[in-house]
Amino acid sequence: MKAPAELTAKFRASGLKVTPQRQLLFRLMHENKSHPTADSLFSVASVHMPGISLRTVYQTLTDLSSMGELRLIDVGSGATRFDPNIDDHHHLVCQSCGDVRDVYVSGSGQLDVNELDGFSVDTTTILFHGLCTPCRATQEVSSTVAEPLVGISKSNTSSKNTTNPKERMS
Amino acid sequence: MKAPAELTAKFRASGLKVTPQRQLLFRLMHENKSHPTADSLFSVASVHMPGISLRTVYQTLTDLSSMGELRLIDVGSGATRFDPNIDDHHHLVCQSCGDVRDVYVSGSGQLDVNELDGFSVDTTTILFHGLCTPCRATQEVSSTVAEPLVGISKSNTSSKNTTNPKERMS
DNA sequence: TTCTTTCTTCGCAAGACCTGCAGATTAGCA
DNA sequence: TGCTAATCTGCAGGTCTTGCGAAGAAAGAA
Repeated sequence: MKAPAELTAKFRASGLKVTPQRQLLFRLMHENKSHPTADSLFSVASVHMPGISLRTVYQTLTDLSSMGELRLIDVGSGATRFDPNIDDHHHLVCQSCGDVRDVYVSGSGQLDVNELDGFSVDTTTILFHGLCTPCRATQEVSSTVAEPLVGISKSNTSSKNTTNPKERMS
Repeated sequence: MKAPAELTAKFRASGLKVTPQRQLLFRLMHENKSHPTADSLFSVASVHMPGISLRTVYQTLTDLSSMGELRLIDVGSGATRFDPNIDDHHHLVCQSCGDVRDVYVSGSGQLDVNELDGFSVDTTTILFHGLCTPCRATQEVSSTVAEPLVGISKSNTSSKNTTNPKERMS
């Protein structure tokens, strides 16, 4: 996404007003690599501007995405994440900590798809689910303690929520 | 997913009971190509068995997915969809009607990913967003009526909900 | 600078989706 | 048949997101 100054100009040019709340959010999102949710961005914004509303955060993020300055990503963790990187890229999702990282994939536009018959593809989204380096290290340690393999258990619902949703921002 | 009779045996072998509700859901999901949500499956199930609970539908679908008989798919439309096809495949998602179709992609396992450094990939999910044939035909007709290109409008939030969520089952 | 118009913000309510819980019910084994 | 553990149902509650309206503020005009 563009720099705050450029976004200010773009908003004004579009007939939108530039408020202190929006300027703060422009700054917090610009070059943010953490793929925050609206709520985690709200937490950070609240530190800088106590009293800012979650509603305003949603509104501004939505505006930015309609302007093409932000990409909405849904990694299946429940809440939508917002990505200021609008390049053609995809995501790595850690199944343990929920962390999301950008990744560039060569040739994703020329994937060999069978039976498209008639369907016209506009965008392709690729999610790589796995384990990030820190979580893999943790799992290797705990696996030496040999957790028993359980069968089907009623309470073992594969929840959408990750064990340890990392919601910190840079 | 397996046929109802096989699922019955598998459930019993796992210490789970086979109730009429479950048998109905086994039948409705077996070879179901529509990627239903819990709620749409519940609607159909209610016709066959009035009084069945949405809670039971969720429970059974969750059980089936923990047994590996069903795949949970999240196409970003809000509700989780359930797919009895557990082959290695991906999905086409119509941005207009919300329809989801299975698609087989060659070589998706060997995508050329840069900067993986340390991240270990477990599963890859590919979503192709675009327009299905019927919706494309509709759009081509309506585009001759020349809808004006609007700028950024406040109410033009890119909602997760599709215009016409098709929730019918076969 | 002041005025005026229009857009924004905020707070709350509500909607969609999903899960936890508890009492009543039932499958399935002995 | 009788028993026990699993299941079903209904509801309450949690999370995420959006709609709405009153109060407030940005930005151009006078």
